[in-house]
Amino acid sequence: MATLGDLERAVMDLLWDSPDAQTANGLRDALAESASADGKELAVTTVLTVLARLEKKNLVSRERDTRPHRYRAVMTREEHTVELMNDALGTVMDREAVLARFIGGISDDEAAALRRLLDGDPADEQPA
Amino acid sequence: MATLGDLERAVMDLLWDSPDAQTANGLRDALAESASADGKELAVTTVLTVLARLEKKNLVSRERDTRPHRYRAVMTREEHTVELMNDALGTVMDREAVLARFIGGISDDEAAALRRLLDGDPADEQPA
DNA sequence: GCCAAGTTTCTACACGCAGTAGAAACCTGG
DNA sequence: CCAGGTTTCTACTGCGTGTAGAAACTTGGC
Repeated sequence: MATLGDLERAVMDLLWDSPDAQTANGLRDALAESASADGKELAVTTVLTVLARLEKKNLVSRERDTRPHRYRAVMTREEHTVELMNDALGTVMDREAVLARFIGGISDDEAAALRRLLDGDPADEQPA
Repeated sequence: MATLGDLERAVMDLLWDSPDAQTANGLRDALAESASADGKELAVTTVLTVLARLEKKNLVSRERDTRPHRYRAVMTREEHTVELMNDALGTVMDREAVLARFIGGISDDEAAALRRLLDGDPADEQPA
């Protein structure tokens, strides 16, 4: 229930980077200008298809009452990433063993940030 | 470069749970007895095919000099899980924001373990 | 009220990956 | 040197994704 295709991923990246909801046409234009797509314009139906699939995967929601429907990401990129990490963790019984290795591979800065976060620094508190 | 199919996953689980290398026939028998497979015996060629695919994905290695080739997991389950977590993290620029949300979702016990690990408790040290 | 133009849905095809396995090629002990 | 186990080759099915045309649907303007 995780992996995204290249186009699905590109669309999610656009939605994650934009604060407000987007139309299929707007996304198609943005995709055309985005890197690694040298001006290649996709058909808008293509974008609509992947949006429908992303909606089915509960990654995007759409406003059906406005005439060009508008799409937005259901979660933030960070929330989604955390979900992927927890999916990976969910497959293993000894979670702490994994965490041990995981923190062994992060940078000193990140380790410091983690310490702050674990000690409940209110400056890092995230809204639910 | 990540997702495993159901059978691939089942084979990896067997290899991860076994300290020594396994043959295709041994794995086929183990798969037949494993839960969720009510006695259904797979053809050994099927097992060999997925082993070849897992080898190509660098998840298993095989000893080619023994006559029934023997297969073993390249990484531990924990190492593999960490790799998946890092793959997820690799797609995002604000890693710390993800970590912040991530630690917000773990249990108190795990948070305590993390604190110990971050403080370099030698009892938790893992070999490279 | 009706239609053209934009919008959305349906349907479809190609392609790559995973499950599955038969046929063929390949060893090696007896 | 060959039968039996082992491995490789080849292949098919089904599913997810990229891609888009055809058809159905809406609605602002006449």
